[in-house]
Amino acid sequence: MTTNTPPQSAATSESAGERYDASAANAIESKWQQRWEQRRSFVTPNPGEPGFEKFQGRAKQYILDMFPYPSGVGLHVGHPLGYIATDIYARYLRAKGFHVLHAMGYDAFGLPAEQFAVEHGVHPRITTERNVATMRAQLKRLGLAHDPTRSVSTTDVAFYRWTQWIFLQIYNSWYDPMATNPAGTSGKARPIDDLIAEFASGKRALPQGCSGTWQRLSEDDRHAIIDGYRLAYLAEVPVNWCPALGTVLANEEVTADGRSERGNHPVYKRPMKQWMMRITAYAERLLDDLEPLSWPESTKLMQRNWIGRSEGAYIDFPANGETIRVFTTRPDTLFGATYMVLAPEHPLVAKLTTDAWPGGTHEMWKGDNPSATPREAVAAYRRFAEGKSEVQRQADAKEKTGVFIGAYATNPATGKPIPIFIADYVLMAYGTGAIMAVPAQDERDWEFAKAFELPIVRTVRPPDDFGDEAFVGDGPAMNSGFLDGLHVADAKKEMIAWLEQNGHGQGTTNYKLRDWLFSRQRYWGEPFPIVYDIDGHPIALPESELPVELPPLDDFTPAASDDPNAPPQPPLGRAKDWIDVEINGKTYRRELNTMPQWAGSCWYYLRYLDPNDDQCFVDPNIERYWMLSARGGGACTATHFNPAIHHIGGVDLYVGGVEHAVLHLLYARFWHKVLFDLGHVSTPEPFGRLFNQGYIQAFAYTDQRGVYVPAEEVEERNGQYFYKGKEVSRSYGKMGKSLKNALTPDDIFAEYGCDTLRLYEMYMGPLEQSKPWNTRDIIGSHRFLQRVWRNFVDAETGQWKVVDEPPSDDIRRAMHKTIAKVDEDMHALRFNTSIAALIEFNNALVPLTNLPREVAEALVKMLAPFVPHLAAELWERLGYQSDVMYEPFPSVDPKWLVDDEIEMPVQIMGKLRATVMVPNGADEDTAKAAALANERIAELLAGKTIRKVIYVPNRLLNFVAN
RNA sequence: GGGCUUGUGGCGGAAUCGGCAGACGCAGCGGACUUAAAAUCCGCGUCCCCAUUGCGGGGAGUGUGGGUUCGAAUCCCACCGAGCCCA
Repeated sequence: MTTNTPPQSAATSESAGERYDASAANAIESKWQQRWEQRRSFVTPNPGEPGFEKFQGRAKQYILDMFPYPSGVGLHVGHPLGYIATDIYARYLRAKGFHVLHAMGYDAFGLPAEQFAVEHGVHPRITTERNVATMRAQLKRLGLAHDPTRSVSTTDVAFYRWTQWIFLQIYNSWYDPMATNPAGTSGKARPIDDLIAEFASGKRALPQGCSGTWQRLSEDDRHAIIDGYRLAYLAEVPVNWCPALGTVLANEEVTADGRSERGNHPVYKRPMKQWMMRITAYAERLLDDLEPLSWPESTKLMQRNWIGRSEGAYIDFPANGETIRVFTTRPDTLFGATYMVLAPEHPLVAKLTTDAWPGGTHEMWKGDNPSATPREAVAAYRRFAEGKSEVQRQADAKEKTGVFIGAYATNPATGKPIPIFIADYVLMAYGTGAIMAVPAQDERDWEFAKAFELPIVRTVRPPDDFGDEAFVGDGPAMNSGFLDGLHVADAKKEMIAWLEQNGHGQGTTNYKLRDWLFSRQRYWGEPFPIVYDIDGHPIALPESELPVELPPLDDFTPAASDDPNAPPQPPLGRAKDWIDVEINGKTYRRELNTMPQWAGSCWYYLRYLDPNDDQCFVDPNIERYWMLSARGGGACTATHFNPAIHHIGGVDLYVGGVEHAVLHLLYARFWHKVLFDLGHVSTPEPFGRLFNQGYIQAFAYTDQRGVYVPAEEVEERNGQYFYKGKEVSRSYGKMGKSLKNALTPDDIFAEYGCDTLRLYEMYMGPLEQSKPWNTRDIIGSHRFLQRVWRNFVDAETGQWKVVDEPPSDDIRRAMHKTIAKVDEDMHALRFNTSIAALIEFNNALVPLTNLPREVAEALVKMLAPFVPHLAAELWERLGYQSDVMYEPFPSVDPKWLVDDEIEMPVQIMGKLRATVMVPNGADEDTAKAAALANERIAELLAGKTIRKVIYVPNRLLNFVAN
């Protein structure tokens, strides 16, 4: 027997001797982290770069985490859950022979740094860079194998220069629904110059309402027409304007009672000129391309719901010389439309409202003050509706409010006059901002009709026992002239044909998706590469003017006001020297808004590929190398996307929280598709496979007032909880600052080391599930690593236990089964069960006095993705200079996966009665014979007739007998 | 209100295709080692009933109630609870 002498390594000879405890773990971890840095172990060469030869011919894998915001308070143990998972997976893929890209950057623009700047006068760049440095150090301490040369930050001028460049690409494009995009489907972004050329040459007709030729149009008109096509455009849109904060707010930043979430200031719906992104042009493709993506179905569903495609029709209702156009998904119910409702902001309200109530107007239609004229009643109602946020209007929809505007429209199907109301349950932003109300077939219309005593005409026959309410189901049409007897689907088709023939409307597809509001009145964001000429036309800066850098400021506060009508004054308005810019002798004024935080996260994954390129946002060859992949796997050298052979999405695995299921993913997909259409990227989708990790949750405690108290300082006594001697109540939620239940990784490092933390977080349960943190449980993961260590190093003597001897058949069989299990679970990111298999295997090695080298090496290689530091140390002690990270993962020999004998459960009438040993793969007769030879089975079957025998080879035998 | 997800020991979870429920870990209990403790190792570990000197045996059991099946944690229906999204 030969016992290998492990090489003594200087860094660990004293610290990591016989026991794997906290100080040994920390010594090993810092040794290897330093060494990885010196060796540049995580640097991932691009094709053509030095070091790439090693990866030539390997298939690529691009593993990505969602872009974190570098918070000032640092990480808690919940944050790195996903990062540990991707690190393990990326390390595993390297061992499986892939060239793997895994990097981490920072989504560093945003409100907290700006707020800090406002309050303390520190420039946001200083706070941001400090926070980024802190977070980098914390992540490095976890041993994450990110390529450090690819770490970008959205706030780097060299980064946002290209964010601005992409904005220009979008601004200078329009969507041609008839053109074919590079994936071969219809609809494509094209350069705006193409459109101008088509108008100029007469190839394309000018939009409706324009007379004459392009050449005869005024400069203003040409601008207006072209801007109406651009994918980024300025529009007057109703926004959540908060004068006290001096900024517009996103819907989710407004509380249910119409105040700002931060500061509780009043928020007003106000039309303001804002930059918009025409994401609606891509609605159809964003919907269709979801199908082939390997994403959780629930996430796809959320995106589908958000896009909200509905088939229906536009119907035109004549009213006093005007035409009210409505969108409806139920054109078949037109005969039942007994009144109309416009959104209070609808542009026709002012024109149609009459001066006096028509004779016989119902008193309750006139609003709160019966002596008011229709105009006064309408004005009063509009004020009432303006005071509510969109969220609130929808939440209040149970209680139907509204007012008659004194005018009637004509139902084109019945020819009858129907009254026109305004009501806040109709939203300007959905459809056309007007509806035809069919109370018999719509619940909200039913309630409104009941409240205002409006007529209800059933046009779909409900079942006989149906009650007194709206019927939204299918049934034969009634009271509907030419539709009578048809069921809903057919009636819709019939009605659309009738509308189109008679010029009353047309079939159409509507989307709930709105264009994307892209302006923010803030300082700490990307400036727009836009200036305004003397006439106020927006002009895109040429690429040579990029980057447009943020000017220095002393005061970062947006101009606040108590007056809801005060014009917005973004902080950039204070940069007097910066605002005006002279180009070719003409003076222009800069755009003062900045881009939203979404902008950088829409394309950061492309910059990781080629982070230092100053000629290009990403080099096309590099982009293709990392993003394009063949469906069956394997290296891919194609130069163009081909839907028949390539994956639709570029990133091979994208891991992040479900909170980004809609907006971030939708915005990023949209930008990616524009870049794809314009030929800048090679795949139609950015993220081929998506995985939503769950949250780490933790107990939180509130005192009598309901205020959260620091969870760390709460003591438990007899099932009750106390904070500073007073009883507190326990609740449960996502770990974080607001619940005061966060726990920093540093504490865990000190007590156990980061390998233990990594292992514990992965062992807690399935990655996609939220699960509770339990500090008490970590010890189990630590003990496992200690047992591993003791299997290599004798705890008593410090003797190295690895020997050059083959393992027993049983151990070898256990080893191959473990490899197979770990390998299989890795692909699906089921790390909890891989770890359980490793623990079991390691436990099986405990009784051995010596560890056969074959087993030792396989175990280290399997552990390496999970606990890279410990594995690296053991690998070195096994006598290797190489990096275990790049060693091939152990392979399974199928011959060791099969047992000679199987313990076969025997059931009688489906109840387990005994187990018998049978040869592997035994046929039914053999198994039956073995079972009948069992004393107990024979006894139980005595006197019964065996009616049937169910035999599943190697699984079970069941006698149906009575 | 609608949609999606989910419910398994004291706790986290496993059972991946309808085939031995509770792998693995935590906590707990018992034992070995020790002067003692820690650490370690070995064993026990859902509930009820029968038997008990010891070995053992039976029944129920995966939120609740039903169904399909030789067989259900797994599939179907209804209900209850939790979480998320939309309203």
